[in-house]
Amino acid sequence: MERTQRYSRKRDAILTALRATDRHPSAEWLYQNLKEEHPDLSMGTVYRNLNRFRQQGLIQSVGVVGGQERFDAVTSPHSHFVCDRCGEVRDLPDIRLEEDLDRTVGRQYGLTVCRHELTFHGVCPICMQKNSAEEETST
Amino acid sequence: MERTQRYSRKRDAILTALRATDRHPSAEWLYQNLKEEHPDLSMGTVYRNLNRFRQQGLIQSVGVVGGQERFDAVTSPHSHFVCDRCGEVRDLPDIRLEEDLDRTVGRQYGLTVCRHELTFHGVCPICMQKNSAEEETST
DNA sequence: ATGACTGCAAAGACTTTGCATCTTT
DNA sequence: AAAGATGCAAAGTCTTTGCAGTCAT
Repeated sequence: MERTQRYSRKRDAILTALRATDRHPSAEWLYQNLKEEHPDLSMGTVYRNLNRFRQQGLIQSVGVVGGQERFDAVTSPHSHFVCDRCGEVRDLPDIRLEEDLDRTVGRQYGLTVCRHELTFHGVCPICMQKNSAEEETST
Repeated sequence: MERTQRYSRKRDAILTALRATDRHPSAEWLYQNLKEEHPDLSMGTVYRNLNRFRQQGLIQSVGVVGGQERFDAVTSPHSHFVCDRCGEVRDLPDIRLEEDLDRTVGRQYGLTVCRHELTFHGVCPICMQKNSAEEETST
């Protein structure tokens, strides 16, 4: 028999929070942000539910940034930009590669390709500005 | 005054090992493989040198697979395939995107883009075979 | 009432780091 | 001899997990 899932206020809040932001949160960020409304929330619950959502295909991992795994409630294919200074992750919805690149690559190399991740790295405008501000100071 | 770097047998061995393989090793893998020839090697040294190589631009991180960071001594742009079953990482040297995609994306979104990572995910042939073997068994 | 879900805290896994010792120059 | 590099072990960070209590059905 399948283990049935019950409603849970915390789980609901976690998923809602994930869907309401485009920050690609870490477990820690979700915990801190939900703590206010759910003072007795625990990290264990956040992690347990994140893993559940992932298994259910409700969320995707965007990878590990600065040691913390980051999650995305948008599971349709799109690219990301990661600021290597502050760790911000943002969507680049319009950068998509050929529709059947996965299939092509799979055939070309004899692999079973399910998906791909395209991630750009660099410095976001905010960190860029901080940069020039510091230069001015040090002059 | 700049801190000068001295020669070190262990460091040399670590970098050589990284360059001699296409497995995109983790710290643990390097440690285990160098242990034979350098019995007194320690994980601290492996990690310290990996971080140094990265800062010097001698190696790149390929990301975290199964909780462990994986490294690549080939720093010229190329794509990767990750087997989500066994964690194998292999190079896909011929999959390259447009030369100035980074610049284009940077301009389009007002970001300073340094590089991008294109990583395919799926199942490698070996794990695929194990899969069908299990199916036969369970029949 | 049953069994799923959670909080708490302990444990796990990976990585970093302080300090005494050993190496390189 | 001076200063960098290492081994060892402790500490740090992020994540998972066991268990007893709580909550949804």
